[in-house]
Amino acid sequence: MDRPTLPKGTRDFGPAVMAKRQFIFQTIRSVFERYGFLPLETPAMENLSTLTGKYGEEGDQLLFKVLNSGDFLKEADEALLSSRDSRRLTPVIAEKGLKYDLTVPFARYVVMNRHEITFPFKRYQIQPVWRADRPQKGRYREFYQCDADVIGTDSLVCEAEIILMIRDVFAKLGILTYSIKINHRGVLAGLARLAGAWNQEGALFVAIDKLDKIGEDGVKTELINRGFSPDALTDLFSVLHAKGTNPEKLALLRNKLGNHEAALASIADLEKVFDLVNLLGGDDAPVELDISLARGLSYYTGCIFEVKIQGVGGGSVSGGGRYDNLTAVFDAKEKSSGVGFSFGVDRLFDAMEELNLFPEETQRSSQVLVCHLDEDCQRYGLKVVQSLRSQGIAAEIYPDSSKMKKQLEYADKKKIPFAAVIGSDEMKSGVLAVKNLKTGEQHLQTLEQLIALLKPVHKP
RNA sequence: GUGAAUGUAGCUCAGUUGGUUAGAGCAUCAGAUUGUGAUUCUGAGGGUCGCGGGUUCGAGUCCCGUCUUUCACCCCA
Repeated sequence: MDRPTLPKGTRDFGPAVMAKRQFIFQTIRSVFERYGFLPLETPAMENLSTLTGKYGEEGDQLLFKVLNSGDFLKEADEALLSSRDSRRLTPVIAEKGLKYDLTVPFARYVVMNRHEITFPFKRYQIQPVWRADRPQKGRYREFYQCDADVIGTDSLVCEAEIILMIRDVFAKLGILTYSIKINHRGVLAGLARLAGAWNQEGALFVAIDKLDKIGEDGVKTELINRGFSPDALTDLFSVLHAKGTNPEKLALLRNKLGNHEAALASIADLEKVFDLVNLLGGDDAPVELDISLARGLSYYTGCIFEVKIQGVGGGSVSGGGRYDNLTAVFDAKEKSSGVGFSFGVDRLFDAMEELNLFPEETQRSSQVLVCHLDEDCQRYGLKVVQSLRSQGIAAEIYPDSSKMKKQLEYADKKKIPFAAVIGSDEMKSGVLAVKNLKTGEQHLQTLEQLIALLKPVHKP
């Protein structure tokens, strides 16, 4: 019999890892809720027709398809079957697929429930998504996204609040060295015009997005190979070279792209976003206007963001942007503008592990272990542990009558900070021998004193 | 999807031109210590060498296939 294995790119999460993951989930959830977002969950599976065509050709390839139930080949067309054309056969035998992100199912939900929804609708969603990508560091086939989107308004306050939420989350997680990059599709459109991109916008954006990776020469070579003229590229790079503060970059953009209406409007958008971030947050650090930022799904139409943590590998940990036409894909009458972003929990986890940022408390199963020397002491201890629990203190009692050494080792391994030892002396006197496992100090304390010591302090 | 590496104990890794019974550290368990962990000492358990096939008198070592993980491309959280 073969030993069981996991499908490629999927993982189990044991208790120690889960404690850390929960810390990230709870941090993100609390920030989302503080900004007035409400939770939503959608199914793991969607109809394939809901998913296909929303992520570009590459994305369609990365969708996991779910085979129809029953004897689906019986119904299938004979000629199609013998053609062995997977591309044409798939829609016939697989009508469902695992969701690829949370934004498209959200748009589907909005279109299906528009009469019950109060707009602007702010929802957050924390669920796994699946991509049939080849796994690498920081790239999994099943991973969690934490999305927050606002739909039904084109106000740039939403963009600004997204930036503030990212700052709040990172501050709470203890991540200090990171950058939030921002750009605008209108700016990219202006660049495309400058470069004479005609119908090659996609190729242009893919190339300039690699600027910090392959450098100016690399980008130029790639674009010339794709038929761009060297002269046009000189103009393009005069803009891409923009350095300095965000206002300085904006001034340069205005100067270089000023004759392009869409670009001008997008520059004004970016200015407004920076203005709002400064107003709401005091300053705009660590937001950086990055004119070469061109990532993001095909449906973004306005501002786009990407967040990277410095000094760690594994790609961006968050990204998002504004989309004007996403709901229209499901219903042409539906033309609401939306903006949202997503945290990649698995990448945040990897980065925090690498930077050693998880607080030790995440590994604590409880605050105190009640230890005992015999069965009578355990019976006495059972009442003690219930009293502690009733006071909101996470407490546990060692379930077997084992040697003290074993009980304390158990507390040590589970990172429980205190042990309350009960023997015949303690039962007689009514006090507990409370041992601090970190310092090794031990004092006799009443139950009330122990409760006062461990009672959870009110968190701000 | 294209190209390339990797895999030996729970973990990190040794293992000679192919040669007898595959090793170490850490971890685990037991004892030294029948009311005290994390420090010390003693001992013990733990391996289909990723899996399958081939070459050979003989394979952890060489060859082929496969899976896993990783890296680059593509794309992305």
